[in-house]
Amino acid sequence: MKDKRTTSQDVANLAGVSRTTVSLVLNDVKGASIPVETRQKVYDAAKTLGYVPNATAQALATQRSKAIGLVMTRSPHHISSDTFLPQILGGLLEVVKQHKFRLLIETISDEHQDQVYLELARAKHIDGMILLTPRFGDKGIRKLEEMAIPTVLMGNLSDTNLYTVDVDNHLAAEKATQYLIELGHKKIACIANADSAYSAAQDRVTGYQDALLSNGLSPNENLIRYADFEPKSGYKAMRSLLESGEKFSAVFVASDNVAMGAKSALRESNLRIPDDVSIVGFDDIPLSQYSDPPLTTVRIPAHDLATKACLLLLDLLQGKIPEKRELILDTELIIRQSCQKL
Amino acid sequence: MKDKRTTSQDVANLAGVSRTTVSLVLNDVKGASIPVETRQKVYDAAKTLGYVPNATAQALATQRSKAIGLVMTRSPHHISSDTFLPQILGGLLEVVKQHKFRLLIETISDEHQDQVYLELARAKHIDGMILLTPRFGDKGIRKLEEMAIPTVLMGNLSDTNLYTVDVDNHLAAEKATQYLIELGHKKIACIANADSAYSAAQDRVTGYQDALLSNGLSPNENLIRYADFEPKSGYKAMRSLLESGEKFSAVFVASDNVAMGAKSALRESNLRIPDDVSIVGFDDIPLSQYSDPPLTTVRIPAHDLATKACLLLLDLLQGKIPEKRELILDTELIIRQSCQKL
DNA sequence: GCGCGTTACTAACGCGCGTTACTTATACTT
DNA sequence: AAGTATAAGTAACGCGCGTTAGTAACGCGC
Repeated sequence: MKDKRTTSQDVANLAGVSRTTVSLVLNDVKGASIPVETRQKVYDAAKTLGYVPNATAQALATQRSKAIGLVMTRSPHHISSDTFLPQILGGLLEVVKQHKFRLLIETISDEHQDQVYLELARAKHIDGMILLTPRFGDKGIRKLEEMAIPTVLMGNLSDTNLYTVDVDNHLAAEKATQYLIELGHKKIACIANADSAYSAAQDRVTGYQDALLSNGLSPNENLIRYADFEPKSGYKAMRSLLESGEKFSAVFVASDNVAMGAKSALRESNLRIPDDVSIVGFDDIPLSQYSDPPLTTVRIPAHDLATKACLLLLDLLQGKIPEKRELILDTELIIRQSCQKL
Repeated sequence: MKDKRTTSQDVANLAGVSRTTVSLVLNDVKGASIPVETRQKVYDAAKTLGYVPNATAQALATQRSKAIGLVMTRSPHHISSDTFLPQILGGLLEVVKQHKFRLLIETISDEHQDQVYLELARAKHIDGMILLTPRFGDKGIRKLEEMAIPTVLMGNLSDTNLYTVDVDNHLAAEKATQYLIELGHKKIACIANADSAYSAAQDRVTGYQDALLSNGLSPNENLIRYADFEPKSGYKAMRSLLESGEKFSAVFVASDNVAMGAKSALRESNLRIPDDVSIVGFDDIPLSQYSDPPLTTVRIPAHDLATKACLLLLDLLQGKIPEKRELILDTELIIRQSCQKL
């Protein structure tokens, strides 16, 4: 079995029909009237030859590649420590596979943003894309809107008319903070998951602030820090908080991954969780419930988010127009053991 | 700017040359003699039109898609909790991007294995593939060898002649266990990262056993459990160990992710780490150093593994034949605070 | 017998590009 | 002056497939 690629022509020859017939049969084209016997001949021939249609040629002919791209505006380095990504990937793969699509992963570095989005779109090796963690500044996104390429955003962006699947970050952060307030905490710090160019990060911080305000507590700018997705940055942020001298009895960390680093810094200072400091996380990554103490956190339905985004994109590709531009999934505060009444 | 896809013909028209010339210029074909002025005209035309070559057409013409596939023999569900994957992905993306390749993610369910490998190969939307965590039983791999499709294995498989990038799992497990023994532990349990159909899992268990043997300790079958990548399974395995009544003062867990679950079970039983039970993990996932206590573990150079595998594959695609079939990277025992002298 | 619809099929074009083989114009030898 | 080499460029084919337009055969009614 050498790499003599068997083409549809080979199948046609063996079956004693034309290539057209082979195509019609194998693709089960509707309007075609082909008797069962002929169909069977084609099926048999295809089977004995082990025929697999060449995806590239198909893509060229049909003008659709049956592939979607997961596009991340993050450096490969940041991807390495993203504990949230596998869940997204798992969800996407599930749907993609079911629909016999393929999944491409792309990262976009800051530099050539607008350029790259366009190339992705034009080169057309993907039919549509899912954009992860977009940022406010992204110029390329504007151009994406102008182009006709179907795109679904995972993560919100206020000034866009692209389709969006997300959670209500503001509300979720508010609920988490509210929970701490109800436990009696008044001095509550906040560590954002990323700098405020990321829309989700900013929403979570304002949610935290609004919860304070609506409870008659005044937000203290000195109790806010910004991390960058990684545990290490959480560690640093917490160190900074501790060294600042500002007092706090609880902290809202807008990412479990970051929270792990923060917890580590607390332990290093011999502060006990939740006895000395209560902590609420965000994301509910798989390890959160197994950390010590099990982390109280806001669960993001990562899997659902991914599958919904994917299904939405697939709909768009089929020309279906969803009634709503935004799909907001519910979050849930998972109460474990990292918080305590004051 | 409607979706009038600009083709190389458009560029040719605007530049006042033939399509051939455009192709020759843009691809910088060597043997072609084209004066600078003409070249410039082509560049200019391409720029003003915002020309991006159609990747599909290119692929069809050149018979190479400039894409490689990361193929995993795991269910989407298992992928969701794979804390190791992002590191791999980060490494792959780095190289792939540098070489202007694309990365496709594919999963293969148990059922149709042999079939799917072939389809991947034949359909030719990828030029080559990287196979993650292969298993002994995989029939499809045999067929892959027969086909000419370039493949690199991440993770060993004894009876194959495919190219391989891996760590010495046996040796690494041996070192980890040896460390526990040197601390004075004699009753050492083991939780494998996965069932023994996974080659790496089996290697680690035998490494553990051999370390015991070479130190005059006799392995106790009752102290071995098998997990399935996930923290939950680690939790269960540890519970099972604890409930078995067998005594042990240390445990070698062949996956940090699984170890997190195991630690959780220990805490639940009010056993302290490392005071009551010492624990050594495997992988050194990003969160390990931030867990409580920071986990002593075997570092796998995930990033290097990924980049090396990718570079190797790219070499193969260019027809280069590496001198060695196996590339074994070094592991390192990272000593943190989860172990204690007995 | 003629017209008409249906069934069963195929030739041929186009998708957008890379590439080979061929043409023409120019320069350089002998 | 004739012959040859090189420069500059192009027409045309092929990659493997989907698909349209068209053909041939075959009934069926009147």
